[in-house]
Amino acid sequence: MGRAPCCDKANVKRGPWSPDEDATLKSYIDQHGTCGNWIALPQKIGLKRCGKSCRLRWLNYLRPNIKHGGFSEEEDNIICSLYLSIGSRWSIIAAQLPGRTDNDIKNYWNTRLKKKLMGKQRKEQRASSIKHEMKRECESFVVNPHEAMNPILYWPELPLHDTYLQYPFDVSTTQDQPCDNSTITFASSTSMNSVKSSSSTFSQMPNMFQGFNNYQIDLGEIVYGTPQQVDGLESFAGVDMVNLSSTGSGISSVESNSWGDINSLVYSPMVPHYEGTMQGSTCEASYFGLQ
DNA sequence: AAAAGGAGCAACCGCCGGAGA
DNA sequence: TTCTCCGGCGGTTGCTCCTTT
Repeated sequence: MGRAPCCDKANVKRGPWSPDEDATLKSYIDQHGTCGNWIALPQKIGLKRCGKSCRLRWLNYLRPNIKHGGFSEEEDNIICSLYLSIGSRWSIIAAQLPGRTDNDIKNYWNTRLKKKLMGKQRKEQRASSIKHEMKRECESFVVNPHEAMNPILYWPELPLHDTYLQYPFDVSTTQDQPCDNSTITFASSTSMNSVKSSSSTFSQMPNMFQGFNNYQIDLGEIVYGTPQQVDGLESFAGVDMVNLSSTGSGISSVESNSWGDINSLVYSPMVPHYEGTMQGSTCEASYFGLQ
């Protein structure tokens, strides 16, 4: 038995909002607030709309100080960084971008940022395969057992070998030997020459960001073609995540992410810790080595 | 100039979790 | 403690506009 619908679907208007409806809703909320009950609100003000629809309209368009479009590079960076660290939790990401709504960010990611990253990634992939081809020609008679077992992986389209990130295995060895967190390397499209971790902050975070610090550098390259550090986790670290809503529907949506394996890349090993630490008031401090 | 295809975006849907009775 | 209701969330859909052929 399913849940009862929140409104009588036969008697509510659907589709785009008219200026009149907008005005009605806005003027009422300006004067009285939402009165804490979106479901009852449309009847109160004579709108033939679902309460949820009113809420969405208000939050995404009528609310004061909403920005639309014109995302800055800094905002791109924040979105990318947060997406890589927490997945598609748009409300949390939106909370870091004043004036932006989760819907806007979600659309922006799906229609532009994702393609931007993938486009860049494809380019890098092509360049990389040429490099690879040349290397293979040079080494045509030498078989590298490690490479045979651990193909170079490209982000985000190609499947990622779980062991790259889920365990602290040193991929620079030919066997799956556990290694020190600070020495794990991660091969992405632009980091064939991945560097070792130099960030003490990251190295103090067991499991959560294994290999991710290198990845951050790669993201900067992917987005802007320069080896800059993305303004990501450092600022993320400063965020008061404790006060953010974390009542999303869990990670399932992330797991079903349509473009692939970014989750196996960074999200899945991190989430259990992230989720768990969201409960405590000092979670982010301990994670980011701030205590 | 018209048609087809693609991109962008607003809105809807259904699920989940928290609050309160 | 259980149940119900509502708000919030993320995924998806479908419409509109733009670009390409």
